[in-house]
Amino acid sequence: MILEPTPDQIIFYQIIQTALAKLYRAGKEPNIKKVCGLDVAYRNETATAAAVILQIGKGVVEKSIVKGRSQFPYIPTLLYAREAPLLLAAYKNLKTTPDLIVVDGHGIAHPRKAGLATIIGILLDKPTIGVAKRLLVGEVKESNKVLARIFYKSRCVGYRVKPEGSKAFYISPGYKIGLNGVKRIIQLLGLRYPVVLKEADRIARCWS
DNA sequence: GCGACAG
DNA sequence: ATCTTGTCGC
Ligand SMILES: [Mg+2]
Repeated sequence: MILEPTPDQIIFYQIIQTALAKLYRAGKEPNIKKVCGLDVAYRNETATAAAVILQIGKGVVEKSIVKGRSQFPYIPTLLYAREAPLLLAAYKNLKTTPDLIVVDGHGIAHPRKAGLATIIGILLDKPTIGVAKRLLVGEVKESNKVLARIFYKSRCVGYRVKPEGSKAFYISPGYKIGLNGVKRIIQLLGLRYPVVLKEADRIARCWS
């Protein structure tokens, strides 16, 4: 059984998160040749994490799967406490070093500016972006556009991409990537939901 | 206090 | 996230 964290534990995780948020840096635009996708699937008490490496113009070149037990429940804003440990384990099993890590979840588009993607990036000291299917906080401005900005507390924290005829998704900087970097990566993806995340999702679910 | 709320 | 069959539409 996964026991609910006590109020004290919740506060503890929030403090860690706020402290890590101060370490965020935009960094400089990386040359992206290899990208890593990170996702987790669940089946009862068992969690399955997948780390997939995609080489641009070549396809999947490596994958890592790690299984474990859910140690923490899903609590909005504290997703990192639930998923970061297993995702980090899966990533560290890889022999390939990617130029960018794409995480299923938000980056700085978070109440404490440190979503799962940001924390993964800081702990690995690697460039990351967060890609989510729904918004956690903030509002989309100029939602008529395919590429629209997300604002939270009067600050732009990322973009909503809405391809013609497809479902929208949300991208925010994780770590060592700024808003301009994210914008450039979105173009590099052809304004499409990242293939590397679809792969990570498919593989995690397949092994769960 | 009420409602919202990534995966 | 997951539980789940058929069904609507391009
Ligand atoms: Mg996922």
